[in-house]
Amino acid sequence: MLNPLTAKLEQFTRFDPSERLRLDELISEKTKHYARGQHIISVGDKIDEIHLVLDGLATRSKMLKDGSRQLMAFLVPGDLCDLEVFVLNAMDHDIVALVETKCAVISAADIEQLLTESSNLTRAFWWSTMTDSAVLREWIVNHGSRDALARIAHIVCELLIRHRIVGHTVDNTFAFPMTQDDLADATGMTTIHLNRSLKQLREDGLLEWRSKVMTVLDFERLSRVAQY
Amino acid sequence: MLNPLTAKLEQFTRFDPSERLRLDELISEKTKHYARGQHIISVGDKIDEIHLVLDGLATRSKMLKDGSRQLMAFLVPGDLCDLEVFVLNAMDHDIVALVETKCAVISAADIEQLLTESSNLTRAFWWSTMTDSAVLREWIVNHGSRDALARIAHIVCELLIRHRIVGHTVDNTFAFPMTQDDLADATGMTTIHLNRSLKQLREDGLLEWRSKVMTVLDFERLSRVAQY
DNA sequence: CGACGGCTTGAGGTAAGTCAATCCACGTGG
DNA sequence: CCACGTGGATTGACTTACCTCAAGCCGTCG
Repeated sequence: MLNPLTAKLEQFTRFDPSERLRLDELISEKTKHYARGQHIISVGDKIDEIHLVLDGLATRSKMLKDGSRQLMAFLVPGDLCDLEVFVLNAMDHDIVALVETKCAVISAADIEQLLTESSNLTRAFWWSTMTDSAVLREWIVNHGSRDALARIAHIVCELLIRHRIVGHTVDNTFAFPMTQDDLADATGMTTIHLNRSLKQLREDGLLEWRSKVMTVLDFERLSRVAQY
Repeated sequence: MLNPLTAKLEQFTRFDPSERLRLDELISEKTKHYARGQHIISVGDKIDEIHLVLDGLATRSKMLKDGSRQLMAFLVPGDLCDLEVFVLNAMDHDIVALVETKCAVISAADIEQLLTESSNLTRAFWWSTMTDSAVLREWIVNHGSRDALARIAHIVCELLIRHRIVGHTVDNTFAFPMTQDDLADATGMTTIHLNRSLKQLREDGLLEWRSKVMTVLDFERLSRVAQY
């Protein structure tokens, strides 16, 4: 069983045993637990450690002055939270645990070391940030051009695939532990409208979401609704 | 007068004369002109050259099956179009010239060379992709949490600042050569609604947009409307 | 048991979309 | 120099997706 970071990066490249070992060491050195709602990183933080989600679910989010909140990404096992602190002065958004979440904490020095010693790994990290950008662009399309049903369907499809990549699915069932409020803030709609739209997806036999577990009943049709 | 790439990257770091020279060479070797509407890069393209906007205006965009179009970013002078081709197999979106646009074309090999010879430049490029991601996140907030007036105001503020950085503003006036259709596709609303909202911003004395030139009349208030 | 957080439903309001004209600036050809 | 065509901007009338306010429900935990 691969660790989630290796599983994710091996989508892009193949590592030799020494590199795998290196990655395993890196993420097992120090871990940290966050309670639901706890900030892993806050706006303005200047940090010299990198966080990697090992277990649980976190989100990149921004609070607006009017009190509303917008989620901009979900962080699932295998995702790096804050590679940007290498080059940016301070964090421009929050990273918050949506459920009990376990992170590996890696010192910036260790990452730097790793990047200088293996260009293969450097490439893999670069690839990772590029795919993150691709997901951000997809969210823009989602919010700008799709209606409520499609937006929800799209996020469900995205998370299904991302969980599958790191081996966290059984058939089309996977952990979906966020609240409807969280999902509403992610899709940019009210909880109420989200709830009604979810009901429709349920009644159409596309998915099932009970006790923090999501089951995609008909991926074919769901992805069509999502224009995935 | 700095070239726009150097001007942009020097926001983050300072280059020594040899590095500046290197950048100047890089972008003057080969240039290419694109007509309005022409694709600089298309979905699925696998290329081994990097494009840098020198003059004009381009956009990252996706066409959806239903014929609608979503813009995901604007590319102004100094912006790299396609660093991702280094690590991604193929482009997942189009890059289209919105007006007559001039690009520098740099071979991937030259970039690789540059990156190995200067870690300062490597950092600067990395910083550039990170700030691009930050803008993408801001667009998500824009589309998810702000109404029409705020979305428009926000994009105007963003482009004002970005033009200012590369020295392409006079007071608060800068080139804004896109059509209302383009801006509507960027903000995720209909041209009609965009038009009416623009009218309101105009009548409120916040901006003026005539013959492809934008003037921000009251940045203070405009940025307040935009929650910038 | 009561309190609480999260989910669900109803009724009514509003921002934004649709469809359809009209207008205006411009470039082109007769 | 005018007639015309074209693409973009503007406006009107009507529809709709989504929001707001408000209440009720349901499971869980102290």
